[in-house]
Amino acid sequence: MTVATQRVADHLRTAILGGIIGPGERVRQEDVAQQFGASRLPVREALQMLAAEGLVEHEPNKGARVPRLSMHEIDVMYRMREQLEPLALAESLPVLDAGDLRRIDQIQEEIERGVDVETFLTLDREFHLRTYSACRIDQLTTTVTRLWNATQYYRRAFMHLTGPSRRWVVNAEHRLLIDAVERRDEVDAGRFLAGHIRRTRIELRRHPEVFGG
Amino acid sequence: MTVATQRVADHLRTAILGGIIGPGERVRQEDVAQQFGASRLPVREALQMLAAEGLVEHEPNKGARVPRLSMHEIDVMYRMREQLEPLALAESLPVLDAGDLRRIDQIQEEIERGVDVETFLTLDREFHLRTYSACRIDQLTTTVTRLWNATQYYRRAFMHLTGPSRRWVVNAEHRLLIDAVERRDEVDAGRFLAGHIRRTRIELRRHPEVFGG
DNA sequence: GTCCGATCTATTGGATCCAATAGGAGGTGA
DNA sequence: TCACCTCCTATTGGATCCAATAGATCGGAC
Repeated sequence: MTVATQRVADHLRTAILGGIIGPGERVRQEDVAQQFGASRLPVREALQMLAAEGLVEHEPNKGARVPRLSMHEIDVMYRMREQLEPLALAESLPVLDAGDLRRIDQIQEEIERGVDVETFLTLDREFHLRTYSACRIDQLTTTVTRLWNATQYYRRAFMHLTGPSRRWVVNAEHRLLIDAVERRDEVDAGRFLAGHIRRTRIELRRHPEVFGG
Repeated sequence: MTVATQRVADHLRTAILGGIIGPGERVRQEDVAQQFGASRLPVREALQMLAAEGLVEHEPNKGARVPRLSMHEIDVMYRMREQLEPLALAESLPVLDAGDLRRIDQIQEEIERGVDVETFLTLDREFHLRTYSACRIDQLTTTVTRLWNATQYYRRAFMHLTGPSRRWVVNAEHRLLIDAVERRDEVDAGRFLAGHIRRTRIELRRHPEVFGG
């Protein structure tokens, strides 16, 4: 697999996260293969990887398609994040170095400058994942990343729908989180983080239209 | 992929969970392929699936091997279980039917009959996973199952080491859990469950020799 | 004697080809 | 006109073959 498979998987993942391939859409092996000038084999293996990540569903002899998720599924995934991300943060927090902290602060400054939805999504993701970056437990970081990926589409839809009116809440939460992180206070940090995720989950529940189509 | 890949993956998974292929051991594609009278292709795809589950590690051009996990990694995975399994139970609990409850009770009765280590491992696993069986959130059940699988080898080593002396604690915990489940009390059930997992984690930490070789 | 390099072999990665399955189009019967 | 059956095509699954990489072994030079 390795290099070719990885390239294809990265490309498809980016396309799905970017909303270029949306829920319900099918992914044909041949199309992707031609697009890469490669054979179908690495594409098949890449699709398997994505299936394992929950980014596509694979039905035998029918191919892969991006799954449509219900509000309840997203809700539970957010609750999983509430449970797991404080753990990842606690693992990471003691070993985050000065460069990480500086970068985290930079990202937040840029968010506060008032960016558009797509940029916000990218920065917000980088912000949080960066706080976990020193966590060396593979199963944990992998699971957390998968949860981010699988919910990305609906987070985008939600953001486009609600606009930046509540952005100040995010900023306040991020600032509290950063402060706790810099103090290496994992209890505080975990609490702010869980609250941050929970609030987002609750707000998402108020917009069932995100899951309508 | 489908049928052949699935068969190979199931077989390899069973072999790894059963301890037939242990940590550090390499898995050669050709060997497995011959063993199945199939080509290497489904084996490759099966190995990818297992890699996604964390049951093997895959290094480019070097092949797959079962990873050796440190005590700290196992400890964190147990903490992940403490966080996630109460969630899975809460999802499952309201919709568990009478047949499930009966089966859960049967399993516990058999455990109490005093079985050997291998049987205990199998029954204990079936016991817990059965309580989650009505949870329909794929990401959650998948993640929980993966955590069980990835830690199985060390659970076995621990059990063989300590013998059945503390089996009565497990039985008491299981009984309390069953009672809460039958009352559909998700708070109680979640608490007993988290405690059950936590106690096992703590006891595991007392036996670093499990991770020595 | 030891260290470095080259070749050789075992094993994996990727491409092409063939088989099998699913879904649809078209035709035929009632 | 509608239902059902058959055939056809598009697409995926699997096998075989070839290329590339890593590790080992052997040889040579210092």
